[in-house]
Amino acid sequence: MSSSSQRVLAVVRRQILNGERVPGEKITEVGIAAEMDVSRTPTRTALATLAAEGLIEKRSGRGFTVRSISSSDVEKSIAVRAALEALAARTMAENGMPKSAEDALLKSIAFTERVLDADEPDPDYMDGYQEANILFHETIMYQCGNDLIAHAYERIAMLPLAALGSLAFDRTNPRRELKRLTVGHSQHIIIFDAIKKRDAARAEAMMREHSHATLNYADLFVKRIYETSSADRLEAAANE
Amino acid sequence: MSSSSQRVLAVVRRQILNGERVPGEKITEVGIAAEMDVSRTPTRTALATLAAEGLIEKRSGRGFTVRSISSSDVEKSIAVRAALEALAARTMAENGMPKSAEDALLKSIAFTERVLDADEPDPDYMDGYQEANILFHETIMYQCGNDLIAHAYERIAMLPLAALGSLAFDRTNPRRELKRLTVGHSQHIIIFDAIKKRDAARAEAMMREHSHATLNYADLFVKRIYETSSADRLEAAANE
DNA sequence: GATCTTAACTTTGGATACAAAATCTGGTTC
DNA sequence: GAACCAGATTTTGTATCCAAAGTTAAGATC
Repeated sequence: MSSSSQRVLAVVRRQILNGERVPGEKITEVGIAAEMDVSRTPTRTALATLAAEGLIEKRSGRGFTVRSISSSDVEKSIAVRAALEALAARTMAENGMPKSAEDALLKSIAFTERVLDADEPDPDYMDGYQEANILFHETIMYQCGNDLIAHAYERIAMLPLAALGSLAFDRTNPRRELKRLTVGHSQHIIIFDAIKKRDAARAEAMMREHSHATLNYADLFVKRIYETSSADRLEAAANE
Repeated sequence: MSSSSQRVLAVVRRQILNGERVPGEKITEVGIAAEMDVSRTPTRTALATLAAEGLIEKRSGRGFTVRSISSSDVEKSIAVRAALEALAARTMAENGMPKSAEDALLKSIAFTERVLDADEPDPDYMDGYQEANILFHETIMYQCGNDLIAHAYERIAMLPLAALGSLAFDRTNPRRELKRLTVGHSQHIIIFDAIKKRDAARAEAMMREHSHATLNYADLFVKRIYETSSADRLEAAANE
């Protein structure tokens, strides 16, 4: 879309998700506009989008405040994502798998297999694994034949861990993580197989289970967001 | 929110859903602003919202066009709604039913019962039935304990028949319709019972089935929207 | 007559100005 | 000390202006 408003949107969203803007922090059109050195017009559209995404909350007459993202919020977003992804898997199984989707899914599976077949988990491959994982989930969500599923999903997509194929690695225990990825990979294969065979019920059930697996890592993820001393920053913001 | 932009949003949305604005019709900021006698600023925000809702499509540099709503779109929206409502029912069953929700649900059930117990279906009661139906579905969606479900749902809520508790009556066959409403009512009672007893699986399955029941009426609903000679209006619009 | 170029027009994004509504702050009164 | 009132300030919504980008159409050239 536009350059300025897109830039404001991207920057402020990143700041919120990185914890640079603390939950409860006040956000106003004029404030952001001055900070980013743009006028209120693009700022307004950006803030409206952020409010629609649920990252900030409108408080009539008192600007916006950064919404706090609790571990429970993350769990909720995963529940919604799981429901929509399960529906997408079922829908694709019912409609049949398009050729382009089959190519993408096979590519994702093949790549992941290579990563996991290595004797030692190579940290360099992790990014690739993540990419392949995202490809798998996005392919099903966006090519299932019902674009409204993705449309609804996009409303919550920017919340932490709600993003398709997002993974939180526990780097303190790589061997266990490798095991976990292997299980996830096997689920991908099952899902692919079920869709290919038009087994809608199996595809749906497996995808639901697979999406829910992320749940155990909600705490880990929230910790990462707020790991830096957000309490200090909140205090500083309050004293301004 | 604001007066002007809200008015523009409401009016144009109604026009599109009523078929007064034909699919494919061109919509521009200046055009709507002049028509509604407001400036481009509130018009811009209203059109942005409509685009987010999916009722109009942005075509860069050439304004927006009214999106056509096919019978298949309606079916898709119902599938998404069913998935989200099923999740909401399950969530409420898991979390337990809040007192305010119980009151609302019982009120809806009691009212519907009165309508259906009449010997002859009274057309005047239909509005009341509709209201009670909406109350039932909205209560579960908005009080289930996961606000993100409603958040995702709102992205598709304005599509025809996707609205919670929307019903399309076939007035040519009132006796059959009465039978249908009776079945729907029995499902409400089962859903209430399942949630009350914390039977999440049953609540989810029943709600899924219940939401899908609307599917058979998708054709009927699309016909109603485009029943007037929309082809003529499209031609007229093209010739302008 | 076809194609390329250019000029006018449309459309949108952004900046600024103004007014209204709401909130905050300070002082005054009881 | 608490409550209320009024002015100052913040915040937001709308209008208008300007510029950039893209689209359309007409005319020139081959």
